[in-house]
Amino acid sequence: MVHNLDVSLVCDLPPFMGMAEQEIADLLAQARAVRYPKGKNIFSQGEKAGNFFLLLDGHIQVVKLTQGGEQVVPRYMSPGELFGIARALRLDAYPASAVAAVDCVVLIWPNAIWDDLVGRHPAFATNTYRIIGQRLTETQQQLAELATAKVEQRVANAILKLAKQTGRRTDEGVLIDFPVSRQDISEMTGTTLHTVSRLLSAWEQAGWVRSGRRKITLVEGHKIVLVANGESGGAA
Amino acid sequence: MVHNLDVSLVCDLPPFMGMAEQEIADLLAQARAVRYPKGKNIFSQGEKAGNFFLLLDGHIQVVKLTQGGEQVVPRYMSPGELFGIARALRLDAYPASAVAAVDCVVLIWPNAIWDDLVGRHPAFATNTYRIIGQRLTETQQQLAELATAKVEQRVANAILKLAKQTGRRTDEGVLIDFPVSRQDISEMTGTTLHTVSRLLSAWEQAGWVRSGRRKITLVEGHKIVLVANGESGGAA
DNA sequence: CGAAGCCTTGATGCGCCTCAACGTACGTGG
DNA sequence: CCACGTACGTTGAGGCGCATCAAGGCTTCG
Repeated sequence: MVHNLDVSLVCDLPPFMGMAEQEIADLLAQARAVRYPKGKNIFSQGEKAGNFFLLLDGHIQVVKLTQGGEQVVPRYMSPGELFGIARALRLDAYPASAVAAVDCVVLIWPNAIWDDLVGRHPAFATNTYRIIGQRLTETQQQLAELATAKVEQRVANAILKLAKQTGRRTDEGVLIDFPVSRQDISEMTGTTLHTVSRLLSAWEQAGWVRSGRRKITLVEGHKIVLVANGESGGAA
Repeated sequence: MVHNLDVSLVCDLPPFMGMAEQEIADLLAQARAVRYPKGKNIFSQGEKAGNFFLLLDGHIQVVKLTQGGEQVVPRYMSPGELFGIARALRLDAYPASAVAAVDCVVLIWPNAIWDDLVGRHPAFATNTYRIIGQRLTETQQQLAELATAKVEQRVANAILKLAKQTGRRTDEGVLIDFPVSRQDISEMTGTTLHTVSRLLSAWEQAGWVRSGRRKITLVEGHKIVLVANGESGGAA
């Protein structure tokens, strides 16, 4: 192997909890580490699923295309998460695309080793299915929210989710740690970039957020929580 | 065992494809068959997941409650489908409720046997994860649709889905084979029963459907497909 | 320095929710 | 079997939330 990946890189990540060091080392020996520049497609919806992935560093945008040709962003992923695990669900093709939101480092394994992997390591299998369960539950949650909540609430929720997932404390507040455009938010929430822009402007007026070009900082998170719960008339 | 469940009941169902007759017989020996009257909750969202289920006869409505207290119906289930398989995803509680849409007959197994079951029968494990993969993909699809399509299209799609899933040919057209109210459709599509009523009235005027109290028949399915694809200005 | 990408803000309109009232089928108990 | 209550369906009127259309400013990058 050309590379030398150390066990310490991944041994504390949720997918590998409960696995012995040697097992993890063996697994790493079969991985390829690849860097994807910002904006690059890691894999595309409909493409034959040949590999599965672990995000080591960076942030990934999951993109789903509708038959109408419009984009939806069901989620973002953070370091330590497995993705592209179509094989676990016996899917032949990836059901969505994965795009590098920033420069990313990714471990890649061929699907050929998957069945053997889960067969040999019950802990890994358990962890994987727990992850899938969480994602399914979360997706259903989002479906319900999209069906019942107003745009305001959905946008507030999306921002809160991003902040919780990747927020970094700064002196101004909690900063979402990778570039997010108004359009990105609109694709997460089923609205338009115009509406998102107006909402953020209003919240900025009210002093609840600070935002700029592809950058959002929560100043008063609790206010945004109120909006998300529909307990606020918005920033009048 | 008090009951006598024959292998022929289930051996051709997707979840059991590839399993030996004896294996299926052993599995059935551990099952309890229960009848649920129309409207009865089989299990409830948030309830500790203690069992998993197979629908033998009838139709089941999956209901998800939002924090706002509103209902959403992500899907209906038909005979032959496994449900309540939270254990497969390591979920402690059911993520949604299951309600009998009509009188139902259901097989019930305790979750205690799950791990042993999938460990011992790779074919069953594979089938199960394939099912989950399909549901996850379908849920994401619905999310994308809800985020981008107009109410018209979503309602048309919901009806088409039900018809495809449970449609029965009659002399008038394809009848959805269990009672569905306007409200049910609205909870599947994130709209109001009023809007659904108006749409169905319009389509009935146009001769594309026939509908009545909790009953919908597709007369000209291809017209509804056009609406679903947004290629129709509606029934003017 | 130009071009492209991102953000903002106004004006306009309509899709769909909301509120309201009534009609009709079902089933339950007398 | 009929009378009543309840659940379901229909249809109208009104208005608001948000998409849409339009124009312009600012930042980043080649």
